[in-house]
Amino acid sequence: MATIRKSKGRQRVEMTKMAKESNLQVTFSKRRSGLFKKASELSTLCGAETAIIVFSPGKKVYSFGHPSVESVVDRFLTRNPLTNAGALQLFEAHRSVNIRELNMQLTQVLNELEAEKKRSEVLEKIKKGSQTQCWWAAPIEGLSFEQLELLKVSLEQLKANVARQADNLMFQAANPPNFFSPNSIGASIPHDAKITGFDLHGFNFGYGGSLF
Amino acid sequence: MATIRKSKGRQRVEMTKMAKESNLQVTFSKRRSGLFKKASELSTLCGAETAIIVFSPGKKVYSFGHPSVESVVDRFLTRNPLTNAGALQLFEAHRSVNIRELNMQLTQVLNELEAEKKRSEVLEKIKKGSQTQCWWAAPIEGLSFEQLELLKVSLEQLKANVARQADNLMFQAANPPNFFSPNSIGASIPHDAKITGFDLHGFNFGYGGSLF
DNA sequence: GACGCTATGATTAGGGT
DNA sequence: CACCCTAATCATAGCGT
Repeated sequence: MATIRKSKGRQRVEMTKMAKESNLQVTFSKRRSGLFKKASELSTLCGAETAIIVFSPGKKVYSFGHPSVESVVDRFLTRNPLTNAGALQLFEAHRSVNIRELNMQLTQVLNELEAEKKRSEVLEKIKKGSQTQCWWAAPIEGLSFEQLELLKVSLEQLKANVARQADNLMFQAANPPNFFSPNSIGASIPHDAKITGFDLHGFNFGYGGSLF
Repeated sequence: MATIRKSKGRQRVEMTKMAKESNLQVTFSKRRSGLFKKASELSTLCGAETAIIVFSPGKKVYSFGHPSVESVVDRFLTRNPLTNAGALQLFEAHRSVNIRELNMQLTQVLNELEAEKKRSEVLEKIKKGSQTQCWWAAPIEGLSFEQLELLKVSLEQLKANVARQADNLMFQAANPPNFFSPNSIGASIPHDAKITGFDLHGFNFGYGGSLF
């Protein structure tokens, strides 16, 4: 009876290369996502330009970049943003604009959500004022649910369209029309890798000094 | 006695660019450290090769790399043959990951929206009390839906607008277009990084100048 | 492998020194 | 800028589905 522990919750993990390949795979995936998310947040919160490249123990490469991996890396390698990598940069710039568009749409939806929440709060006050019956007694539940379903379907279509749009734009980018200014998020996943394991705790790198 | 609140503890923060410059600096520093630590853990736990480059709003650059930023970046660039076929592959990679990101965000928003909708629904019924089916009195749902519908239509137009060019590009894809110059970063990379840093147990932390 | 779940460890915002 | 402290929020290990 008492043996059915649903979950032991998060367990402490040794800071050494994981033994079980299965766990390693899952952990890699999860932590990579977390890392990218953190990077994304750093970029948005602080307006920083960030690029991350990760070679998985397997063979794949994953990357994150804001506004794009290439632009940040290029800037890192050489302070001259417009050299032979010009074509790629232009491509990235163009792509970024389109993705920015998508992000704007997303922001719009987010605003929608927020407005919805505010309205909910208003309704909540009304609720406290009247305090009538509960939701279980609602006869119009089916109708409202249909509404909800409709909305859901609509949004799913939206999502699909976003995907297709981005897809098309990828190809469109290959046919250089005109370009705009960049600003967004990018990522990729090409080739193979091989690595070694190392250990590092309490890193103390030399940033923060007034060297310049 | 109870007058001295030691700390309000961690507060939730809006995911938009921070307003206060002072807070932004502190947050940037803290989160950058956290990001690098996460990266080092990912490398250690999963034996992955990782590189991170971050440009602060003040244009200063910070970097992390295992085994080194340069090696990882170098591999990233060389492993991304910018040939015609390679370019297409790049497009595909970028597309899939970007769309994945967008889908993740959209899904999250969708879930929130849906939850909020249900909540509104319940509250509305309570508000109505004995009122019969009258979702016309719900400006919340209607308005939101219309706006979202508008959003969808907008994207569909965008998609259609691009579809034509997509067809053309499909044709070009079948017939090697050669939109990147052969002398580009395909074979050799302008590898002249001016940022150097520590190398600690295989992890490399780079930094650049004073903050901001 | 993607997704969901839960308990719990890890991170960090805000403030102080 | 560094570190310390506290109280929250966030991330995620381990399991199911």
